[in-house]
Amino acid sequence: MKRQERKTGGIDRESKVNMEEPQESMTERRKELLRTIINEYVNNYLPVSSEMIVNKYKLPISPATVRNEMAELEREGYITHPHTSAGRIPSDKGYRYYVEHLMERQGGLSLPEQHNIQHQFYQVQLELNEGIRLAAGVVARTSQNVGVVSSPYVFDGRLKRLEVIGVQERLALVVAVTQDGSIKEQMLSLKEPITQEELSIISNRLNATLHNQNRTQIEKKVQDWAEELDKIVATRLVEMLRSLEQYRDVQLYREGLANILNQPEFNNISTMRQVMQTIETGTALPTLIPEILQNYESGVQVVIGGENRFDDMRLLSVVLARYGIDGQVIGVVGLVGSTRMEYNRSISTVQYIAQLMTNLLTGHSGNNFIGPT
Amino acid sequence: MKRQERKTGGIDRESKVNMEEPQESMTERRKELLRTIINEYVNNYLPVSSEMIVNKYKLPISPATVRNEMAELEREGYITHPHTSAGRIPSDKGYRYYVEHLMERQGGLSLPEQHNIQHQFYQVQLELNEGIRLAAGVVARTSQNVGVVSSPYVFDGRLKRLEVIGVQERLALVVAVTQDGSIKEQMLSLKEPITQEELSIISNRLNATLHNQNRTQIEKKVQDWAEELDKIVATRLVEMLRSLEQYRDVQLYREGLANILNQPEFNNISTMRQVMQTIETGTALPTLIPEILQNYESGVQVVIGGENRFDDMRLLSVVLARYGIDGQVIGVVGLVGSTRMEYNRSISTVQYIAQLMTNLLTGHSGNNFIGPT
DNA sequence: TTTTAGCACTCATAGTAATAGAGTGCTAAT
DNA sequence: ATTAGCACTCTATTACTATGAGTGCTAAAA
Repeated sequence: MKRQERKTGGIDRESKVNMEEPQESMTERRKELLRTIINEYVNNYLPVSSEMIVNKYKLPISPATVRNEMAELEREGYITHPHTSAGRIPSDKGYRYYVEHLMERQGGLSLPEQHNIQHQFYQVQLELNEGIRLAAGVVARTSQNVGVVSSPYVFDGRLKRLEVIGVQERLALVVAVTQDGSIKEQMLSLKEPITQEELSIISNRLNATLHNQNRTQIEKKVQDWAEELDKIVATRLVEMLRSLEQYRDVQLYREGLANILNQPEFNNISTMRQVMQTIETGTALPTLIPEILQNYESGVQVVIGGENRFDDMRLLSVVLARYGIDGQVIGVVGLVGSTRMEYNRSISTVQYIAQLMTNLLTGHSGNNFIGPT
Repeated sequence: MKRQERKTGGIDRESKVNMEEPQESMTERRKELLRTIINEYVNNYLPVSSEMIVNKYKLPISPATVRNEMAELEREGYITHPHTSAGRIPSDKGYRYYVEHLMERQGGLSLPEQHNIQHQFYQVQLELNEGIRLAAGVVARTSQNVGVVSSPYVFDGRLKRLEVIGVQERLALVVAVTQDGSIKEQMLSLKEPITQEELSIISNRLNATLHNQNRTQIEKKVQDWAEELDKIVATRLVEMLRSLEQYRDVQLYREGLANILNQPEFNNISTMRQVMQTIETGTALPTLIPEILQNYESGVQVVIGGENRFDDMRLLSVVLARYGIDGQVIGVVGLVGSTRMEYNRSISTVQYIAQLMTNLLTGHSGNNFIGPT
């Protein structure tokens, strides 16, 4: 009897979730709750329990209600359980939602902090490489995480030469060389068979039009041809040109590795080792940086827990931003920390420092960030 | 009864130690034993017990004898006990003795390893700063410790101006400025009172003779004057000139921080943290590097467990060597690892790489380690 | 329909105790 | 001088037992 009633209730609740609010099951109350859980957890690193949260935040609902809501949030994947009788902790999805919808966007850095950062930059006349290291150090100290800065990449992406070589009947190899000497090869599979002569003609035509043009210009022209050229070929070409810009090895400076070990979630030997290894020699960062470099529109980027792409980053989040001037000299500055970081603060910090570095590079200030060669 | 006999025996032994072999209590057998203990411990990180060592190394003596010898070595401070019923482990003094008297001096690096290292250097055309980082990385990978390299310091130590200013009756301030702009002040207390006029005369005379001379030349001249000048003043002057060369901040590159965490002796959270902190931001390395730079004669230097000077280095040893050409451009390359390291190998590695870097800097090879500015 | 009190259940954590065994130091014999 | 023998010390391991925090579910209240 009771059993039945319960089951019905359960189904009711579920059906409601699935049917009445299929895409937006996040009630205002749940959002608020999730935000509170994350704030709590970020500050205290303790699974957040229903009763505690009610008392501490004087919530106008009972622990039982909170438990129900929590159960719902868990079903949706925003929070989890370490074990049955423990409070809730945010999942990566929870953090993601927080960063995108819940977080107070501004006010990460106080004015004194901003001045402090500025001081660290302006104090010294710097040669470029030292400036980079300094920046990483500033990020590290300000955020108490690992500071990461890529050396600025002076890119001359104007096309020098493009060659299309037939490999098989419907397979061509495209080789592109840019003014700064980067080389990129890419295979292209074609819809229809094509002879080397035809390819040469295409090649010549492309060269004639695209020579000495930069990626943006080329992309525009290629778009215009899209129909004529065959859509796939066009996108692959653009892809290749883009990847050219990430081709160069970017040097990566890391500072404050020790900071991250102070986080209690790494209070365990193998985790510590794994984390250090990942940050120092892992592939995640070297993969992410070029992606950021390519991302021309966006501001600060956040990758939470490796976002399913990097296994060894499961416990780490990365906050990155570009600095420098698009098309001339750009680099990436950011930080690596625990997924349980103060995203608000991290983002503000990175944003601020990126802006500062950009100013320094463009000479907005009196400081010559890049000293005499 | 027994008690008395025992006591007498104890006194006998002690008196023997103190009287018969006051300075050289190290018998050949004890040396051999210490060497074995260290080798064992370095390899297995297990306190070395008497019985095990006898069995494993087929020693022609009994465990009891080994225990007696061990007790003696412990009394002398070369080894210790973690606790009563544990085997012996080397002390810092033990390692020191090992490094200085017991270690097989050569043969740390196999030929393939040497070639491997060379490869890593010669493969790439490098800009200076990248070369430095690379070197640190090579050390780190080869030694599985933390690689450390200071940026080479281009030093123009020729004296530009020397000023002697009277402060009190018998106290003078000496200010030296070198061609590269370094400034050094030093107080000098004088045997006899002296007036500012006299000081000015001395000052002028010194300038006339020492202007545009480098430290070595100056040192020689100052030596010649030693009697005339008053010995203390002379040595202080030389000291000051020396310290000028360490005045500049040297940039320090560290690579392979994660390596060191793989050592089992750091299998403990707070130790790990402390070690990382020490290496990343501690003062020990920045203090040691300039000292090495000044040390004109010596080859590889080993600092074991901070050698009582650096508290936070108690668990760490440093192996450093200079690279570059004296008086022109010099830097330091080396590694940081557990006190329980393979000193033999570490020393050989550092030595080899330092030599290689020197060759690259002096252009002995085709590689331009310093690329176009 | 939503909220809440009540309660059984789960599980991590801390503390206690007992045991095994590795290795020493000392004594007495060789 | 060396060694066998042995008492003694101390660590590490295991097993066991609370303890209590926090949940999920049920049934009652709003």
